[in-house]
Amino acid sequence: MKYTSPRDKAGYYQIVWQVARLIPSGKVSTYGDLAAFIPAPEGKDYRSYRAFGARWVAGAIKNCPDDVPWHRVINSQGRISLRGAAHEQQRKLLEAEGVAFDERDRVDLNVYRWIGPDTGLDDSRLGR
DNA sequence: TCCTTGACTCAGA
DNA sequence: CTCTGAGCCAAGG
Repeated sequence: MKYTSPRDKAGYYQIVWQVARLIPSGKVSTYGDLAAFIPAPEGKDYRSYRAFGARWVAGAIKNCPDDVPWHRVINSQGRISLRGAAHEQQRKLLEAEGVAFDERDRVDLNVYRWIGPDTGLDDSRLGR
């Protein structure tokens, strides 16, 4: 996967989809985490990238192809960022894969969070 | 061109 | 735990 320009929306989207497709059933990931897998554009520090990346990822997921498991991508709080019917649908899809929600509609990221392909993510890389 | 909005996130109260 | 404000980028009116 090659990511050349920060403005290359189409290319960025494809990378996001590609990474999203790697999320195994029964696991979840966050917009920020997916963004962390993708190299920061030149001229932007990590902090800026982390902030804008999450939104780009959200936009990419929103317009993803049918073969992308969009329901496995939630926000950093372990919650579903949707409202109405779509919220219920996403929750059902996750529960069908064995992902449990607590009484506050949240997923325990310490248990279900996907840590990526080999090198993966760790707290230092996420800047936490 | 300016302004608003968004499937975001973090730090602080 | 919830609510705010600030920070970022892009798209659309």
